[in-house]
Amino acid sequence: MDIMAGTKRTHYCGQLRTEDIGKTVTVAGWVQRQRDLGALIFIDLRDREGIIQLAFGENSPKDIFDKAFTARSEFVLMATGIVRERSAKNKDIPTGDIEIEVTELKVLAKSETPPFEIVENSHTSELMRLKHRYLDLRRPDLQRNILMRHKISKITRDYFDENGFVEIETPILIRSTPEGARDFLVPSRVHKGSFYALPQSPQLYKQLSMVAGFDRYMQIARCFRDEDLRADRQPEFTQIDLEMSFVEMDDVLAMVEGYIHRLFKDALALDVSMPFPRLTYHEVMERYGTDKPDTRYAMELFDLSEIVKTCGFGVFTGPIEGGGSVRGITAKNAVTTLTRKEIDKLTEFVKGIGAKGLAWIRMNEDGTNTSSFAKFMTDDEMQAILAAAGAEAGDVVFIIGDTNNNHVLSALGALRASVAKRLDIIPKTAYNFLWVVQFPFFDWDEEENQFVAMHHPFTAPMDECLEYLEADKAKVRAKAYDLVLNGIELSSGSIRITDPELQKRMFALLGFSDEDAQSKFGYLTDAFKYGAPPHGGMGIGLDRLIMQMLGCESLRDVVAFPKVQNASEPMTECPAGVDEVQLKDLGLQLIDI
RNA sequence: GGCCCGGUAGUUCAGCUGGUUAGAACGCUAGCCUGUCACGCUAGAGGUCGACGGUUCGAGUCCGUUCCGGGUCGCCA
Repeated sequence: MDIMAGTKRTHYCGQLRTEDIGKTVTVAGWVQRQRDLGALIFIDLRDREGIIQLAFGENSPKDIFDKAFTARSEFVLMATGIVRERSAKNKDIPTGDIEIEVTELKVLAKSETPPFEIVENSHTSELMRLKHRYLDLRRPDLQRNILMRHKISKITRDYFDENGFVEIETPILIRSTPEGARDFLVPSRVHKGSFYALPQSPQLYKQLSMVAGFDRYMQIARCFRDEDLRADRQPEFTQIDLEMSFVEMDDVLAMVEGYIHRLFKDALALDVSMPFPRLTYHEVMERYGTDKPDTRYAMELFDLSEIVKTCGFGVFTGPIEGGGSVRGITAKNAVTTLTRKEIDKLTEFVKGIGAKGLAWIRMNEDGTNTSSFAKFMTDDEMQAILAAAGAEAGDVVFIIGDTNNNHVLSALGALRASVAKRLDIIPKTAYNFLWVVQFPFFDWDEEENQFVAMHHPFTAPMDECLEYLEADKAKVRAKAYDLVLNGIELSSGSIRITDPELQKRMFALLGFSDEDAQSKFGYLTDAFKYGAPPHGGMGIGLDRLIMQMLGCESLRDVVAFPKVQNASEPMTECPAGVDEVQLKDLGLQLIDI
């Protein structure tokens, strides 16, 4: 093995160009591939910027040539030589017109044969890749993702700095708040039997920063939730956390729109059109059946309740009499894709998410149609349904009814997304942002049998709802807003309650006793006694944002060292047990579970 | 916690209604090769078929249990 011994790298491999021809350069990197042609050897040397070809031939000193001969994949080399034009050019790579005629070669590290090839678009299983994440991260696509992530963070800090935001680091060891997701707990050695929690978000600290007078706060904050994983959910994730004083909702939205515009411009050279559409919660639920609609395609919901309420079909009239609704969606030009067999699958799918069943009409190309329920309908009723559905030859209409209107909407919303995927009608390159505003303040919790805060208990109700807070909880709307991108909830925020009296009322409505509220959130409500500026903010899911910007399928492609589905990390094999001494120090004892 | 899919060579996969010695490609090793760039040619090595148990004359294949991975529902204020 050689040592650097004072040799300095002069260029990144991937940055050399024809302008560098004739220069003596020193590069360093990993062997992508060695091609031995007998009297000629080529080595593709890779660093984070790309690949350069090293050439060894009849002019090479023998010891250099011999070293090149023994070089294998992923050896770490440092090569000095003269950049020259290639006699045979490679149009496929940016450095394809040049190569380095190597005059000095150091093998800085050898490598065992890697368990998988370091190439773009690896087909290797994710588990294998994650066990050797340091190799996986060498692959050009992940290098690009992580470098882009850095760039996005940089733009983010720049933008908010330019707009007067102060980055404040809030604590990672905090008090457990029993609201929302499960906390990760950290036992205290000094206070045996007591625990810190890892923050689910810096919510309370950022609000206290407003009380403290910093006026505008931001943080690229790590957050933790001990819940099950998904492709777009990790137990630790990063949030661009914001809070602004002396603002109303419009001010926060405008600031975030400006940020998104700047980010897409600087990182992707894309002009995102502003302002983003604003839809009320009620409207998106009625039109898309979800509070995070993907508006890159239409297929909007329609309401058939008026049309079918007097028909003779109990599956439709029953839900309406029970106070629910009958609604549908129309899948355009879907009749060939959505065969009876496919529709059966979709029926199972909606049943799996709580629908009683799925009624359908297939509009054949010849103008006839087949349907699961035509025999229960008069021709006039059928025509009225088709008219309401806007159905034409080639379309497939789906209808769901339920006594619970929310079940109808959410089932159709999920069906809409599933059908769009099957029909492959989602434009890949579009970025459809929209705001969802006027969320309900309260959400009925069927398990707890009581109203809970849909956002969180510090969210301010809309001014016009103050008069009936107690009288009609279901009607109360919040100064809360979500930013949705292509069907993904990117960001969520609100204007906060700063009036201690109002906060007291809200706690009472949420079923907290004074003592409860004081013990859980006393430090916040106490702070508000000493002059809290009106304030509001947002938390933007950085991982999901990057995932969207890079078109990745999984969060794991934009997180350097992610966890797998069972919340473990295959490389370090964490979580792991600890020894008795550590437990004893903490005053902990494990029990059989 | 539920449901669905998967686990065979270093890697990615094939392996039919159970039937001789479990295959391919890439990778790896060695030799040859003066312009390759997914170099080419020749030869070779490499497998407890995730694990355990069962059915059977016989199991990669069937059954049960379990472990691991992916997706999803619940969950995620």
